[in-house]
Amino acid sequence: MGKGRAPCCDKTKVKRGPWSYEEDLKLTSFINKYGHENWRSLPEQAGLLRCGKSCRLRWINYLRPDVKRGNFSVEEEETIIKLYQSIGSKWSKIASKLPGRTDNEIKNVWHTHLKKRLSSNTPLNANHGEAAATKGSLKREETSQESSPNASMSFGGSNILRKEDKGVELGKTFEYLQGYNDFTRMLEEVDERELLEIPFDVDPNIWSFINGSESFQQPENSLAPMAHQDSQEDEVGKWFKHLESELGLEENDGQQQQHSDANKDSSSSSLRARDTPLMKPSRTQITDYTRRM
DNA sequence: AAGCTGGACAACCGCAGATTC
DNA sequence: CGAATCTGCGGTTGTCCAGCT
Repeated sequence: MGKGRAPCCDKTKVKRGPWSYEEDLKLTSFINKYGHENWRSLPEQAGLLRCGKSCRLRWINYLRPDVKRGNFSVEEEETIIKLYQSIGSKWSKIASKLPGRTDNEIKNVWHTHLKKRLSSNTPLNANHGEAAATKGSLKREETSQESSPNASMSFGGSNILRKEDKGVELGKTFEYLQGYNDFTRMLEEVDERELLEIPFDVDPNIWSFINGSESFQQPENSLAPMAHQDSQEDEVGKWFKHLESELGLEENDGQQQQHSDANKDSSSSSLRARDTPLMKPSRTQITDYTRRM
């Protein structure tokens, strides 16, 4: 072969393209449990048919709990422009000055907004008016920031809930809860700038549990008093154990293995709840989680 | 209503530097 | 010390979607 380097992975054996809900869950729960000491071996250990680099990117850009999403503030944009003018396209350096922002996101914002604005000398504070006139962009950003349906159950606003996917990924997850139509209706209501609400109850700690208890603070207005935490941990544990079972992440459990096998023929059967005695997410929790995106 | 166009952004690719053996 | 491997970075591409014709 001469110069160059071996590919990081066998591209014929790894999945590419958009991440699915289940893949996000697998990656998130694996990293929360074991960390990410070795990206190369992580996919295999986590049961993901993905390249290590792809996992890393997905985690850093979308699944990390501290990723901030939504519109860039004027201050952030000013910072980007200043830094770009002083250090150039060192996106990771720029990102390090903007907590919660990723280099990829900053790079995208630069190429889609700031570069043009700079070249046309449009003032920064014209941004939002201008953006409002910009087709598509603001709408996406608004929903992303305020109540992104994308973010609702995707651990980070991924593209996994594009319209056509609602029928697949969300359908899988929610069909048992209220009926898929109810959920899509809720998603549509998001456009009316209402907070996304999920019409079922949840253990309030489940999201922080999934994402690592250190990563998420309790929501400020959480309806879940800390005093209930202990009594709820069993339920959280059940929920999480079931999740792992469905994803094939658990160490071993005969009964659950059987259950898992029963669903194995169709990956879309995972996370069904008709046989799942799980705590379900509450409106408040989903709303808070969504707001964080 | 259907097709086209351009913006936005997630994901991929390949290189370079750092680290390990 | 050099080769192999891993990680991070920046550039680029692919896909989706809203608005326009």
